[in-house]
Amino acid sequence: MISSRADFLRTIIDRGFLHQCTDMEALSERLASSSLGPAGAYIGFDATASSLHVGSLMQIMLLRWWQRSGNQPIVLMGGGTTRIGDPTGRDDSRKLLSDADIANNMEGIRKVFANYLTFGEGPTDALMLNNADWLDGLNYISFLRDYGRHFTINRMLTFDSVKLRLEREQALTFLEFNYMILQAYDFVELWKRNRCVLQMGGSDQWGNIVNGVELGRRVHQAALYGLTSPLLTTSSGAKMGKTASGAVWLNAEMLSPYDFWQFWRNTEDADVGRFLRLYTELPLDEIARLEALDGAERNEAKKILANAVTALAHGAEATAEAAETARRTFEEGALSQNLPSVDVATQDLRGGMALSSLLVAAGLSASLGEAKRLIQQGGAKLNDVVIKDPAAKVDEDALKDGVLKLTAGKKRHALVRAIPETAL
RNA sequence: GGAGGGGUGGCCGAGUGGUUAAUGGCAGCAGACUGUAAAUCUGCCGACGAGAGUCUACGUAGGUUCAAAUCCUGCCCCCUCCA
Repeated sequence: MISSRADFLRTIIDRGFLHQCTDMEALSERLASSSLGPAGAYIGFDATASSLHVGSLMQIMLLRWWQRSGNQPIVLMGGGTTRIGDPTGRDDSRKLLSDADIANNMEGIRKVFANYLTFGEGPTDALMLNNADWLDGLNYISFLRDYGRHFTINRMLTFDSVKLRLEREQALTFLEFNYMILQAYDFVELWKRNRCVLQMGGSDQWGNIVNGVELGRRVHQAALYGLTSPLLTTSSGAKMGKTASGAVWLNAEMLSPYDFWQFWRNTEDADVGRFLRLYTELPLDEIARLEALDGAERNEAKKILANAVTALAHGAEATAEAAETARRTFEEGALSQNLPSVDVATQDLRGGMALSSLLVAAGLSASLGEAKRLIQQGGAKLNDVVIKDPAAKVDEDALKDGVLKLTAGKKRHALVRAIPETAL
């Protein structure tokens, strides 16, 4: 368990968060210094969607460990920089978002962080800032004179984000070219305002981060540090956080706690240990024990992983519910009232409703054709009984206590509730 | 401003008048095997329709033709070279 600020580095190294650091020793000393007090560290998040997904979870956990070690985490919303668009790792310019979209997205992201960090006024309470607060009001000429002169085009051209674009002969607009300067400026601004000395981020942010560190030193002789986490993929090479059905979102409005729990429960064997270290706060010796489990026993480790990660994102209650729903559904084959459900008018069932339509209504198939295919291939179940007739009808006899269960494939389940017409 | 190349299904990428809802790969879905894992094998993979079939689709708008993703024209967008 973390006991002091200096333990932060040890912890994140042991748990696999560290990829690169600008100056480990100096940072370590700064953290160990008792006279300097808590330090600030920030990670920037662009407001390109109304929630964050699992891809950002490593960053969020970094801030959480930072706070737990007695330091102050700063979440920097890119209200200003989102209006530019980070060219890092992209071949094309990002679509420009409207100010209203950005504001709306920031609101959603704010909710996510409330689950992971403690916000407030105290010295180690988390802050959420918006770089639009200082970027929007910048005076072009004075900014160029004060900061622009510290950047050489020669050097900027050597950064991957720029170099790769140019090498591939893809256009890079002047607008995007400025992104790294503004991100560097953010860091300096946060240092001035909030004694922030560390910027963290994914390894693709290394160039942007180093720029900030250097700018701070040149302009203010500030001792700033940068630290990046490795780019994470699953063992089969897939990018973290994206699945067939889309991104694995961190807020419940965009992905139910049950589906979130299922995502972690379905982790590949080879990833379990790594994920436990990164996405949960279980002690390392406990993780080592779980990781050693073989064969089917490893499923126990996956459940523990799912429970721990879901508890952080959605709370203990939602987690218990999701776990119980999964247990009843998968281990007992029983009907659980907490599966994702859709309402259908009892009226409509009375005359018999096509099974294929129900599958579509329940979100288990994208179209009627797909639903029929599913049925023909033997992948559709009604109340746990395989139905192979694509023209099958379902009527009220299928209801048990007003509910029937649909299954697509082995893992996707949904409930259909019959609701009397009058109640709709 | 001039010359040339290009825009095809979620992505990559063939096709250059009919047998083309459009080869192939990736992704995805289902089945088998399993442990709600991975790997492998098999099948599926535009929408609607019980089906025959109908509709929509190859940047966009028109045209030629019995018939167009394929030919012609205008327009939009991207790239390369020249000035």
